[in-house]
Amino acid sequence: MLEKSALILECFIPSGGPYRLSELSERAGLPKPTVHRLAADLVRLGWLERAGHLYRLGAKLFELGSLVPHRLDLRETALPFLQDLFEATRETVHLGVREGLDVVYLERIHGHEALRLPSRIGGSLPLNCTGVGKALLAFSGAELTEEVLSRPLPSLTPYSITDPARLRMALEKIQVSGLAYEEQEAALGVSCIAAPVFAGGTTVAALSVAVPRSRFSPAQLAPAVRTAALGLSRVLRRSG
Amino acid sequence: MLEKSALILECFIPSGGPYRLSELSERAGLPKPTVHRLAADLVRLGWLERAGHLYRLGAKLFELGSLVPHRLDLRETALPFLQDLFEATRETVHLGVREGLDVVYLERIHGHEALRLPSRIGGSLPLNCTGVGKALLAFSGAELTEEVLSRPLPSLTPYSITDPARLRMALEKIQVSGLAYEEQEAALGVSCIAAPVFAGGTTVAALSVAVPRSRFSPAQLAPAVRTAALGLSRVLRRSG
DNA sequence: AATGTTTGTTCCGTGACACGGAACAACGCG
DNA sequence: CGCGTTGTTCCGTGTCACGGAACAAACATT
Repeated sequence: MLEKSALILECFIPSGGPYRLSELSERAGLPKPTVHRLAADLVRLGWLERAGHLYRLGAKLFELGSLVPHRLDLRETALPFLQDLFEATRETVHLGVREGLDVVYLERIHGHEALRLPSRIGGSLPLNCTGVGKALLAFSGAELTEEVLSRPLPSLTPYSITDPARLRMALEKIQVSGLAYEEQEAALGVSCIAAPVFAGGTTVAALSVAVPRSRFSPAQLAPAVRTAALGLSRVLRRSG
Repeated sequence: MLEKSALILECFIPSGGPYRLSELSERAGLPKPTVHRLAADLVRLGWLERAGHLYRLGAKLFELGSLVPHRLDLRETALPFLQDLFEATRETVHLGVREGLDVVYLERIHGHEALRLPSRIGGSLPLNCTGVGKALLAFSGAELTEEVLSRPLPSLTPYSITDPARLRMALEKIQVSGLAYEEQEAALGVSCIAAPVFAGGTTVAALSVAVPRSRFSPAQLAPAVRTAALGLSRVLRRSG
C-alpha cells in the first residue's frame, strides 16, 4: 500500500503537472480502482490535491520537503554566498550536491531573464553534463571517476561529453584550475562555470553561474564563482 | 497504513531534526513495532533516511516537495522581484501566500546576517502576527477578516496584535496605504514591512522585508517593497 | 562487574482491510 | 443517439498490516 502510494506520487516526477485518474493509473501501472482509492486517501492527508478530476501534488509535500535536514542546512548557509554571486554577475546561479552519479540541485536563483535550463531545484542531472556536476566529479575521488567512466556517459545536448577520454582530460583540467567550464553541454546556447565547495576535506557541494553563450566571459565570471565557493567553504569549515 | 505513515512523517514538523525510534513512537502515538516496520518501509522508499538509529526526512520528499505546482510556479515568477527587493534593501525578504488562517512562506532570502525569525520556507504562521500575513488578510475580503476576528488571535510575541479592535483598525490602515507594517509582532527586535501581490483581481501573495528594529526606516523600505509587489503583480496579470 | 532501565528488534496469530475485477454512471464526441 | 472513455461504486476474497509479548542490545546507576 505504501509502495503503491509511492508509485502514484512518483508519477509527478519530473513534470509535476496535473494528471487525471486514468493517466495516473497508466503511469503507475496500477488498476484504476486502486489508484482511485489511494488517491482519495492521499488527498485526505494533504499529499495530493484535487481540482475537478485533476490531481496534483499537495501542500503537505511542500512543507515536508522544505524540512529535509541536510538539504535545508546547506541551502541556508549557502544562500548568502549565492546572493553575492548573483549580485556580482546578475546571472543564473546554482547550488548542487552529488547524489550517486547525479547532481541534485538545491537552489537556483535568477533575475528577470530566465534561461531555458534542464536544471530544477530538487531535480537531478548526470554529473558529466553540467558544470556543477563536473566540479563535483573532479573533486570526489578517483573511485567515483572510474565508476562514472565505466558506464556509458549520458548526454543532454550534442555538446555533452560522452567520450570517456575527453571527460578524463576535462576533469584533470578542472582539478588543476579549481574551476569547471561547460559549454552547451547541458542546454544549447548556455555556458556555465562552476567551482567546488569543500568542508572537512571532502567536496560537499558545488556552485555555478550559467550564462547565455553570447555573453560568456570567463575572465569576469571565474573570480566571482571562485570567491563565492571559497567563502562558503570557509563558513562550512567553521560551522561543521 | 497510509495514515500511520503520515503521522510518522509529520513528527518532523516543524523541527525536522533527526529522531530516534522511541521518540517517533511517542510523538506519533503509535506502538514501537509499528513505527519500526513503517519506518523501514519509508526508508526503502526514500521518504525517510536512517543514520545509525536516527531517522530523518529523505531525499525523495525534497524532490517531490520541489515539484508542488502552484507553489513552484509562483516562486519562480516571483524570484526576480525578490532578488530586486533584496538588492535594493539587502535585508531579509519573504514571499508568502495564504492558506486558511495562516500564511505559508514560499521563499525567504537573506544575506550573511541572518535574523532569528519564526518564518521558514514551507512553514506557516498566524495571519495576524506577521507583515505578510496582515497584508494578505487586509486584501482578502471582509468574510476572511470576520472569520479571523471571530476567533482568539494567536500571538508570537508580547507585541502581537491580539485585540480584535486593534487588528481591525490596523487592517483598515493597510487597505488605505497598501502597505502593512509590523513591529516585533513576529519576533522580538525585528520589524517588517509588507505589500500585497494581486493577480486577476484577487490577492495571491504578499512579500515583505524584515529588518532589525534598530535599522527600521520605513521611508526607504516602503518604496522598494511596493515596487517589487507591483512589478510582480504586473507580470502575473500578463502570464495568468 | 552486576544491576536495572531503556531502546531497538524479531516473532507470529489474529483479524481487519486493502485489493481489483466487474458492473455502473457520467461525460464528451461524432 | 450510440459509442468509447473516464470516474466511481460494490463487494467477496485473501493478504498482509497489526501490535502484544518476548528477546537482545545498549546504556545508566550503584
